[in-house]
Amino acid sequence: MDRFVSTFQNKLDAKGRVSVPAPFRAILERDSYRADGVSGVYCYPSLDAPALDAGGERLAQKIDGLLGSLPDYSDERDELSLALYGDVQVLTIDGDGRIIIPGGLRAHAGLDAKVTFVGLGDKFQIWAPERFEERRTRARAKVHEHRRIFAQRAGTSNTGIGRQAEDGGESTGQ
Amino acid sequence: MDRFVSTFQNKLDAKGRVSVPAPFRAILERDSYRADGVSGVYCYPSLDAPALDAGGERLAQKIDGLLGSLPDYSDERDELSLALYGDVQVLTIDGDGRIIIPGGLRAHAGLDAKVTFVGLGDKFQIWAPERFEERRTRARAKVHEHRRIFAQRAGTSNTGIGRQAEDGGESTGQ
DNA sequence: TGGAAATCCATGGGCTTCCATGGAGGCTGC
DNA sequence: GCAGCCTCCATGGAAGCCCATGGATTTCCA
Repeated sequence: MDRFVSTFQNKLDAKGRVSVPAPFRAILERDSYRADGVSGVYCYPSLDAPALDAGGERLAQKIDGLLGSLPDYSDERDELSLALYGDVQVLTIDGDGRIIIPGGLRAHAGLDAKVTFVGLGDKFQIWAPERFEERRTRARAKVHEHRRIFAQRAGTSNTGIGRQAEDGGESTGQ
Repeated sequence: MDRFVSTFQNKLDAKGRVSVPAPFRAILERDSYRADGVSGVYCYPSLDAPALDAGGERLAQKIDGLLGSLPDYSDERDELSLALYGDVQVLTIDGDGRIIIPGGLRAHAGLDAKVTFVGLGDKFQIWAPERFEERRTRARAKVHEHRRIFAQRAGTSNTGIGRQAEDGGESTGQ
């Protein structure tokens, strides 16, 4: 299973375009239900962060799954779909691998000249670089805290999870 | 599977015409049983909201299925079919991608100069913008409320919905 | 092993197409 | 003959498409 990993920083140009990092693009192409090669990105405001959540078909199916647990045409389902699907935008990736981030989404994430793409496995997020750094710092502290728990559960095995990853690998950025 | 997603706001002109958002139109065209390219929109008053429900063939079939599941000649079925079929209109999309919303439906939704189209996956709704904003706010609150439940149903998966996204974790990089 | 060539990728800019919107007729039925 | 409806046309702005560039990395060959 393909995973979105690593972080990248790209520029948002005057027209609101950004290059989707090539590795992410490759995953999205494979994860599109369309045969025509034109792949789309499902993108919506994160519920609890000043960032955007994004992903391919797999992500959309997860939303379907959540709503699918509610009866068809119930009031409740309509209401939740309205919030979940209503805020989603399908961004098309152009021939050069770029997407246009619409104003509303840009505002939610506070995006300016540069944006940070962060892989989260099933999906990825789009952040304003400063805000991301701040959040990342916090997340690392949390990871540190959880290490002990992981270590206990994992017994002697060493997955490298629960440690500060030294690799740094990938992540080029630029 | 095609989904109606995202929201759009278009103008209702003096003749009662509105452009159906292009992405919705594309789905409807694919979802039409007619070969002639002229696609229709099934449209009826929402049962629980001052809005209109709309969709293509797939939606019509779902309604049939829903009614079919109720016992023949039951009060419930009679009432429901009356409520649903009674007010259904098949709106034709003209050459420029517009529909005309008949007076009755317009009244139900309180439509004026502008209308909001919101995708709900299987179908979409048509709202008066002010009412829509109000409902959307409520719906978002409800999503937050439901996150814990979603998290359970969705298992370990991470859509960002249903968890406190403290993630950002891993993803190494620099 | 070093250097040259080829490739990939992010970025910028110009141009064309699409889309929402407004308005002008023409057909039809009352 | 008039009102409502449908078709056709015009337009401005936004979105999408194509091409060019330059830097960085990888490949390949001597």
